Amino acid sequence: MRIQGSDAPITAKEIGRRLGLSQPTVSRILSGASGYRVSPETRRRVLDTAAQMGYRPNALARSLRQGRTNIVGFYTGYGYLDARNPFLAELIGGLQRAADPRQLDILLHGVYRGASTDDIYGELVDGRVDGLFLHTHAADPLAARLRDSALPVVALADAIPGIPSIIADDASGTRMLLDYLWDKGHQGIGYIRPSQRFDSVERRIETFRSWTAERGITADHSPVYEVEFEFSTTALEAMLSSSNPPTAVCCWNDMTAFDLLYQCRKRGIAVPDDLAIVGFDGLLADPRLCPRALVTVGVSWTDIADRAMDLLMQQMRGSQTDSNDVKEGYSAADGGPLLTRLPVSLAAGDTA
Amino acid sequence: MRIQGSDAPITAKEIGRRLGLSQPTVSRILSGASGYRVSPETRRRVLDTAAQMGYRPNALARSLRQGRTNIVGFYTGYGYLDARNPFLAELIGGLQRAADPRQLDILLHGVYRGASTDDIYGELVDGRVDGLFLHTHAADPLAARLRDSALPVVALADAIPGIPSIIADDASGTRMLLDYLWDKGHQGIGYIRPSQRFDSVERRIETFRSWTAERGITADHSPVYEVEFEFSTTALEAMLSSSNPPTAVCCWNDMTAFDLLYQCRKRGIAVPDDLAIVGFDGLLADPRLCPRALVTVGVSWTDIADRAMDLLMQQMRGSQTDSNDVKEGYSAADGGPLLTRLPVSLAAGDTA
DNA sequence: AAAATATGCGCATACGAATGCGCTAATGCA
DNA sequence: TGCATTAGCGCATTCGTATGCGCATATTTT
Repeated sequence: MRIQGSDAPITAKEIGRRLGLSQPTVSRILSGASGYRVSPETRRRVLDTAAQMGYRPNALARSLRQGRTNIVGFYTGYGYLDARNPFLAELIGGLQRAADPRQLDILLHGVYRGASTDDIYGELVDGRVDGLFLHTHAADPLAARLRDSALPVVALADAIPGIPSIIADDASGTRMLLDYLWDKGHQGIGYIRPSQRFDSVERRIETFRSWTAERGITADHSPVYEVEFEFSTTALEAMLSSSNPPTAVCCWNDMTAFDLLYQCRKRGIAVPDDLAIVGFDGLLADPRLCPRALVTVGVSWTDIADRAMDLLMQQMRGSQTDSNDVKEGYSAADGGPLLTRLPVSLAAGDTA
Repeated sequence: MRIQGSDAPITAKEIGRRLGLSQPTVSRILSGASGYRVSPETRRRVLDTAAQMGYRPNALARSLRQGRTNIVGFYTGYGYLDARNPFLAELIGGLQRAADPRQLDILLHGVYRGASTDDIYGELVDGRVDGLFLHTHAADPLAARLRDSALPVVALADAIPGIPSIIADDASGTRMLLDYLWDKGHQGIGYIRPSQRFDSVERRIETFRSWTAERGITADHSPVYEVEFEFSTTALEAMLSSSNPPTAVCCWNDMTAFDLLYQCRKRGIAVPDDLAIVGFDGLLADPRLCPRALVTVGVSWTDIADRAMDLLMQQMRGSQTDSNDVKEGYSAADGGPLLTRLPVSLAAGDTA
């Protein structure tokens, strides 16, 4: 940021010094302030000099003054996940796509391993971002902190009470999958859930129980297996050692389903002939990426990101004028829903 | 950032005002400035008040003053790519993992569609990031601009002359793949390349030609097909309409190979029996993600990101003390190489 | 008791851009 | 000639934190 023959950084002040003008005058010309009168001659000189010196306004100074950075943050409470996880890749990628036309950049906050909730909170609200996309579970203490903060926040993928949230329609999605299996003739259908109590999981399980109850399927024919996050092994072993295993299994998400597909492959269990498997999320749905015997439901990630970005920008605009009662003003005045359930659609792998 | 019963933002100045202290004193106590003497009583009052008011130092102000943001940027010149692309997902995810222990956050710069090189350049060097990871091709005019800037830059995946670059070892990787096919008995091996002149592609093609020449394979038995970026259709059609098609084909990258695998699946071409396919990059190598008949070589993305982060931090430290001649000082004094070729290893899909 | 140290803070300023207000000189109008 | 207007620009301050320097008061030394 320095030019040849001079040690001075290229600032508006420096340009002014060279031209015998004040920094404010230079700033007004370069920032294109409206309603500001300046002689064409001066304007030209400033613009020329700025171009020649390669002047770039310092974004930090500008943001500090204007209280706006044009950056939105993304934080995930699942510290072990990054963009290499297909789910997070969809989330982040969708946000990238949505951010671009809105002239926003995205700050990927670190997971700050070992940091306290307090410290993490501090990193999130320290002024670097105008708003935040939050990907965590409702029980995360951080969520409560953020809900009470003035920072505009939108929760993604898992709903957080009090924070505008965008999630997939768990109930209808689960029903679509179960109906699909039912139509294929399956009578015994298992469900694989994680040990964690995620909101979305609870809703899916609940739907699973209602659905089986409606059809008079006994608990014996609709076992629920609890696994560690995205690993299916214990569930598969339980099924194999059962005297009356289900012919189909519904995984709470695609990553678990992928793991189950892999385990089946290794053990020579044909999918879907020996065991039908359905997932949830619509990951790796691009048929070019891989052949799969997986049926899943998914939202349009582009839609999710777009809606989330809109929601966040509404809040950001709100907090521009009035930094208090943002949430109230937002949900009352604009009638913005705190919980948006996006419709899902069925997607089948090309060997399913 | 405001507290109940008061309109004042929570700043060091405000804390000082309440306690009858000056802002600098508060700042020194809260930032833990070393070698600063203050009475235990005052220190306690400041810390208590700060905690009670929920004080968070403003990162913009701090960065403006210190000339450091602890943020590194990522920019891709391939505007149509985002984290949903498996290649970019690996890149970004790897950087996330590498950034965390170094206490850095990552700014995903937008692709700024329709913006001029000049404008994009401005967004990158406006002070928001301490350093930049650049993912683009050598001919990108932006690369030249950045090379001449004072901003620490590390190029990823494609080498850029004059900028420290970290890439996979194209030559040895290509040889590994070709040797693999050779060992399988293939005599006619095709190569699919994109129409773009990427550095990495040129090196791979060059290796392909040397390798075939060494074995006396005629051009007839080692055809090169040119396709649009990551689409393989035209290549496959050319092969099918050939009177003497190769029995194996080497794709310049995995995404193209995935597309080719898909096309083969659709047309009932068995892989690898009818046609053997190898790729490059080692994408989706997690066997759980999908069954594939693909052999590929790949680098450890964790290693790439780690090395890249180290290289960038060296430059960042350099530009702290001396913002001129950073590149020279860096490569001469530290002996840091401008081009790092990371070794690759073979990875086969579980149906290959 | 005078001088030499500590101790504990405040003052002033920097970082770089943005912005309300005010000042000067030129022009317009009567 | 006299006053009002307007064009064209500078002054001062703001945003919030960091930091070199210096100034009082308190404590120890001679």
